[in-house]
Amino acid sequence: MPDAKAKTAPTRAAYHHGDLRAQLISAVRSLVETHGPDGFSVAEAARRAGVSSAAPYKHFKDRAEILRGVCSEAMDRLRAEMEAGAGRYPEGSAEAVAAVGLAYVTFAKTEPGVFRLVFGLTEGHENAPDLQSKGEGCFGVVVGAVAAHQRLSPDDPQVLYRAYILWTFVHGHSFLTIDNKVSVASAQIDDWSYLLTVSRAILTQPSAGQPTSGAGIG
Amino acid sequence: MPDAKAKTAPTRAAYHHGDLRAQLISAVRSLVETHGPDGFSVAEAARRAGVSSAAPYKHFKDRAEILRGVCSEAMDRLRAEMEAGAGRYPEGSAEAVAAVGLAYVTFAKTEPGVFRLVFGLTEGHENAPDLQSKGEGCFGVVVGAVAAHQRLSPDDPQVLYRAYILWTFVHGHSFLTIDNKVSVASAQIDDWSYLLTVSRAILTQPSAGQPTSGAGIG
DNA sequence: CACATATGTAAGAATCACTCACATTAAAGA
DNA sequence: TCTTTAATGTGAGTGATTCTTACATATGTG
Repeated sequence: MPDAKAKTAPTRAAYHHGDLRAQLISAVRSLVETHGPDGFSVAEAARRAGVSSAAPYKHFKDRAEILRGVCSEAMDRLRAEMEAGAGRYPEGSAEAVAAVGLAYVTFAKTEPGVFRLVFGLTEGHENAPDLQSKGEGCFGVVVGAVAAHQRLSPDDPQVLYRAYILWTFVHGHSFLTIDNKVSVASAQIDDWSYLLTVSRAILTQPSAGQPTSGAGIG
Repeated sequence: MPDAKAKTAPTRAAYHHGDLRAQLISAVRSLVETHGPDGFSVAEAARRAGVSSAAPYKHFKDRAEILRGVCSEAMDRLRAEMEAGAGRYPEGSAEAVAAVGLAYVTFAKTEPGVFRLVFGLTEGHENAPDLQSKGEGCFGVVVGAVAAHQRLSPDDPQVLYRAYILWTFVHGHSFLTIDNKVSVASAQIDDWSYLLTVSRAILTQPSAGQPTSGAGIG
């Protein structure tokens, strides 16, 4: 076996544990999912990765930095799924816009703990420019889909405004769904038809939501 | 001083500390506001109330139960402000509906930490029927305003559906606002005109959001 | 092969949630 | 009024947690 010491050997590497960083993030993700965003401990994550409780601090400065790592990884996945959703329908169609929203809601339903972590907590997110830019990237997917539908530039205020309304809407629906607040409305919502209906309404409303006297967009 | 031992003396009572329960909730509320929903400790709250670190456990079973107490108190205030908002405009007007939303958003902006606690965490909320019912009470305010506007019964599916859409919007907008995500949309949103515009759109849309073939409301 | 660097461990300090035995007070009955 | 009882608070202690420090071990480069 000439490649016994392959530098990038992914699994069961040497003694120095392959790459702990990724394994820790994975462990924390699973912990956040099962025990909630707050019910996770660095010690338990280390235990699951089979290392001492001091090892994580060689890769992360902080408990908060681990969380930020999980957020970052999750936002990458979220964006990928939003883009995949849009790509499943003709560019510029209302379906493409709704599909972006469906990806968002589906992510929230699939990984509610991580979703809450990403959008609920603000522990150490202030000083995290990469998270900020990844958030903007996700929003950019919405903007892109809306711009394609309206045949306008992504910088157009109308596009940004409608995209924001859509985002607001999808975000709120996601939260209320995973909090089981939907049942409160005694409504059984089918996500796809719901999102499609609302997307169409927002996209086609005459000069939808154009706020009075330019107060809306600065 | 004949009333030196007045039974209901609210302030600076005896040695048994007046009523610790309320004071603890207040201390926790302030801690949650300044240090975030997770950055609070029972010990610190006890310290602020001037009691030993074991005292809180005479009033609350759990750390989670303290949080639930804060949530409960906060939801009472939220509902009161939503009702006050609606009462500021003629019953049945779109302004009344928007005012309910504005109260919601204002609450989130005024007490972002508590807002996140109420709607973000799910630590021990499952087994909290009182919180559940208080949440339904808040939604009921929205439903009431919408029903008045539509001149329909609060049980009407159309009313519930529109109320849910409105709630979704306002909830999402609140979260994105306190997370500073609004700036991402390069939008400077004036809450009142935004809410009024969106409320009018949702309230007046022909058969707004009536989902295809009854899939929306069960 | 030496040596700098990355990565791990072990032990410990400080804090926290929570418990238990005990002290003090308020309220209710004899 | 005196005694009893339940409510409320304290002090000390347990086990777990985060994070630090000093030290051990592996990797790769000259």
